[in-house]
Amino acid sequence: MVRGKTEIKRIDNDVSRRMSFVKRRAGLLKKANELAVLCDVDLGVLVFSDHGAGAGQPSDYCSPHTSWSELIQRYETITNVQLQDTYDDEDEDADDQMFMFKEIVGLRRERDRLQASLRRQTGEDLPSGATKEELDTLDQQLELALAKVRERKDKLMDQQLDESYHKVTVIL
Amino acid sequence: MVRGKTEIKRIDNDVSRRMSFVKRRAGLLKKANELAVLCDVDLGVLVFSDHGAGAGQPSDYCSPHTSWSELIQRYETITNVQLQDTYDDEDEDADDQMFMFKEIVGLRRERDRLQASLRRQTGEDLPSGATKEELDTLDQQLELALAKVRERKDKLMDQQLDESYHKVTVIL
DNA sequence: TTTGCTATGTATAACAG
DNA sequence: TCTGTTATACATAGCAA
Repeated sequence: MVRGKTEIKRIDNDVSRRMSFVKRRAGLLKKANELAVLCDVDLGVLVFSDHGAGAGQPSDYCSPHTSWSELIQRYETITNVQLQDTYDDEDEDADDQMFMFKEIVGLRRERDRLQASLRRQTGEDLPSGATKEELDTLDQQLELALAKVRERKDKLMDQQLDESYHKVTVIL
Repeated sequence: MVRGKTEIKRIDNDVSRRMSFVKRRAGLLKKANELAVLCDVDLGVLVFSDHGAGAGQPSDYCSPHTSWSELIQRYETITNVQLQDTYDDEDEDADDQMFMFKEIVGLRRERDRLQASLRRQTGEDLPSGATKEELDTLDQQLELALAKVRERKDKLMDQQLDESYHKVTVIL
């Protein structure tokens, strides 16, 4: 933050504001991940790119071992505040049913989307029209995942070696 | 962050972990506010203090001019694609409601399971108690996926080379 | 436990290509 | 618009009281 303290007010310049947005959003999501992992807590971050009824995809982070739906449910339970809008018209029953119906439709779609992602991620079902860029991205993701798995395996082996070593010293 | 780089893994010491949690949570919420104000965007942060079904009140931040319910609604609207299916407004009885309710519960569970699989598959969230066998299986799956992606890339390259070749022959 | 300090690592505003 | 660099502000781990 060069040149004096950063005053916390809307950045007027469009270019600067967008640049700041991209950088700070990345920073926020990174911090969120660090907090979740270091302190072993559940949390979620949800960021929309433009504050109108915007077009852009939101970014979000959800800590390991949980999910947005779970976070929201817990929040509701604890605060006793209803976060998800329920329809509040004259005919409550019909509106409840409408809500549930939409929920089911949405959930089925999301399930399908997730299943497709999973199939793609396991190479079972690569999109036939995939471009080189898409394949490269997937390749990188898989390499990264593989590196993480192997790092974990190495740690596990080291741990076991260490245990064996201790056993040996005890025996000796 | 005195004494060497901070490795991003669970802090084992209880006292240190709680201290870090309080400090980092404050930092995260502050950053969230700065991002919302400086860049004029909508966002929310939700943090639970302990990751069990815990007792602690959650902390949250929600950007000015919006609310959690609005954020969640927008997120669902955008993420779930369109909810264009028609809703049958006939009288539905309690059995139907029960059915729908069970369907929702089941679908949410499945979604969570799929999200977890996906995170595991991308190495984002390897189960902490994973055995060597599990890790080996995952390793093999990833290798397989990588091989398929690369095979596809090779085909794509060959195809493009082939096209170039034909162009050349036509020109000649 | 909570508060405050400080050395050091990190995030990022401004700029350049 | 995106990417990389750098100087500076900011966040925070480890202590101490």
